Amino acid sequence: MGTKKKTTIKDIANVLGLTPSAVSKALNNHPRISEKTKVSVQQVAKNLNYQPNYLASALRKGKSNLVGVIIPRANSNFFSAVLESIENVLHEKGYNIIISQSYESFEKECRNIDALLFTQVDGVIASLANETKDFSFYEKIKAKGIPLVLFDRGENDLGVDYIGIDDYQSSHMVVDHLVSENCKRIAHIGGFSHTRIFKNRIRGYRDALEKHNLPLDDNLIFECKLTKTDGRLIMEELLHRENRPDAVYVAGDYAALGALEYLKEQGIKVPEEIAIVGFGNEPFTSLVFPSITTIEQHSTEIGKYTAEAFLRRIKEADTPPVLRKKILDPELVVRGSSKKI
Amino acid sequence: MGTKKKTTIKDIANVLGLTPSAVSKALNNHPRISEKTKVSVQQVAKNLNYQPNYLASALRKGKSNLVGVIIPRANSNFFSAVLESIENVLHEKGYNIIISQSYESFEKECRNIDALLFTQVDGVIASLANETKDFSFYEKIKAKGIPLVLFDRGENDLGVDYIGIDDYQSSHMVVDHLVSENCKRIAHIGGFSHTRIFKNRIRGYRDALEKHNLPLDDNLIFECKLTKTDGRLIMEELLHRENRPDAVYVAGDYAALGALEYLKEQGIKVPEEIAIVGFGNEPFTSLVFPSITTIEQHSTEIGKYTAEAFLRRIKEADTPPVLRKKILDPELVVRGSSKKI
DNA sequence: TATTTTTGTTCAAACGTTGGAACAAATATA
DNA sequence: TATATTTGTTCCAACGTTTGAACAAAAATA
Repeated sequence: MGTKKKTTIKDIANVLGLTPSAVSKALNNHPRISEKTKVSVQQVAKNLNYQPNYLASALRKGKSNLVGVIIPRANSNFFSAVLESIENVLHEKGYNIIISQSYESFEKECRNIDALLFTQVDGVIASLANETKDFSFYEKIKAKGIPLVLFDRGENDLGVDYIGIDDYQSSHMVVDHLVSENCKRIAHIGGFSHTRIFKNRIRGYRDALEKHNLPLDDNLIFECKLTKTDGRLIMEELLHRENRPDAVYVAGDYAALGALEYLKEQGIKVPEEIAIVGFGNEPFTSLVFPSITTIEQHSTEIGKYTAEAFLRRIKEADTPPVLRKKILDPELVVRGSSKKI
Repeated sequence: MGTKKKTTIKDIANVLGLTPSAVSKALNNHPRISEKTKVSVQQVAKNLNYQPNYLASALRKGKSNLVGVIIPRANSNFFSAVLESIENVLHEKGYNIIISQSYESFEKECRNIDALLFTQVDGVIASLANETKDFSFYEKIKAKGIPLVLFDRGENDLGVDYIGIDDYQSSHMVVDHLVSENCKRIAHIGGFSHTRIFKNRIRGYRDALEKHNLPLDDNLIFECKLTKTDGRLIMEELLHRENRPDAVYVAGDYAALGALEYLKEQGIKVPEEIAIVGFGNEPFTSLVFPSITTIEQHSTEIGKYTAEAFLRRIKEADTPPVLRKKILDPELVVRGSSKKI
């Protein structure tokens, strides 16, 4: 075997008595190259097992065909489904994807951005870490002049493309459903309101209660990180109140699970005594008993639209930017944890 | 703003009246460059917001500092944990990671390899798709002369580095435990035996039964894809037998969950009538009722060792290859689904 | 037949960085 | 003082590809 020497267009050129530039043009289907030459170049390329050097072409062309995707974590049904969908669209167009995870840490998010920019990605697609409150990283990306598209976590006023679901409406759907199940006193365990999506869920919850002429009690609203433990602890707190709720709308499935577990341990009947609704349609929501009513976020579509928004940005690189926001309709998946009737 | 022009080492050179090559050397801490020059170059680089162009340096140096990681899917606790661990080690050493998912499809796996090689990765780390039976892709990577390290799925005779857990021993631990809980008739729902890890689990199961002088009944061994549905269906099949098992060792947590669900639906008491043990320690195993006894695979350590094996391969690129295999000890996590006593 | 257009190719420079050779100046050794 | 060594820098070619300009030959038009 010996040392593997990669074949380059120069080698092909030598075999055929052409110049590298002719070979390059033949391979790129340049109109001024004859059919005959193109065919023979293809032939020789195959014979010599030619693999184009993307680094060289990327350097020359000033684009890497690499897209950076930053998500809080891949180990989540929602994000991995969005990812798969983004991949499908972008691979089709010849892009490769660098996934990086922020693990919900603002610091890691920043480091990831640096790494991606260093790698000369042609653009960034991101869903923000919970911790992220300021958008300074956005300036960096803007300074490079490459597109940025946000999804789910990251609705903003910065004029950045955004794809997500209608969180406000989600809350309405949940409350409407619970009211139709005869619930009168509905608590809300939400995420931190500095994040748009959670703010919208809280707002939707308030407005929906009002719509149904239910009294609004600020003591029934909680903000937390929505971990399983958070769900447990807040549920415990709620159970110690005099005036217990008869339903809890939890803005995340993991927290909903924690709440459910605690209720079961305490011998509270779900949904008869207290109904539970989660958010996100994580797979385990259908596995536990009772199965958890939740909101489906249409991850595949979000991924598809996100990738498409990105592609459009690339295409119109130097036309005046048009802001693209796409807000999808959520879907309520009714399961055992809320069916009183 | 206008068109963003990236600053290059040439710009820095101009400012200081130096040559680009001096700047490059200063930035790379070349011993022959004076401290004074280095300091001023750093200064100007900072002022001009210089970002090195990795493409150019990668092209010149013939290495991209990119590592391709191929996993069946990121949406799995095990793989995402391994991934995080690999990331931690490799980021430290200046590598970036391109994650690609095979979604258990052999075809996708091959396409991913092509994409990664095209992107000029410096090496590949992989865990194989269930479907993968032939190792032809391996030849491609070998032909490029870059290292390949496999983990979990991919034990082989090809002389490729491999990190995994001792599946044979895992089965022994499971059977030992079940026997100590007074189980006499233990069934096994396994993966396909063309995959090493599953073959080893089956072998371990057989040998362990023999060790305990329990009769071996081939009708109690099943091979499947280990989905939740597979678990249900096989459990159903088992329940219709005259001679029911009193324990089922399932080689995957999802299938174990399916089996458990079916048993609960049929009013069979777990673990009293039939005990269940899974494999993988997926988070939901501790969430369901009864919680599922399972095998912990030490994902963090697997990731760490895998990354380290990769780094060593890179370092010793042209010394005669030494095969590295690391087999970690599994850990049995005993939970409700198997505690009869 | 003279002129323009088209076709197929070569030429040369560029993308940004790197690293060995060359070289002058400063310093050390004989 | 003559020579050898060290230090700090410049020079230049290279990595593999792309692209516009240039050019000769062939084909089309006048």
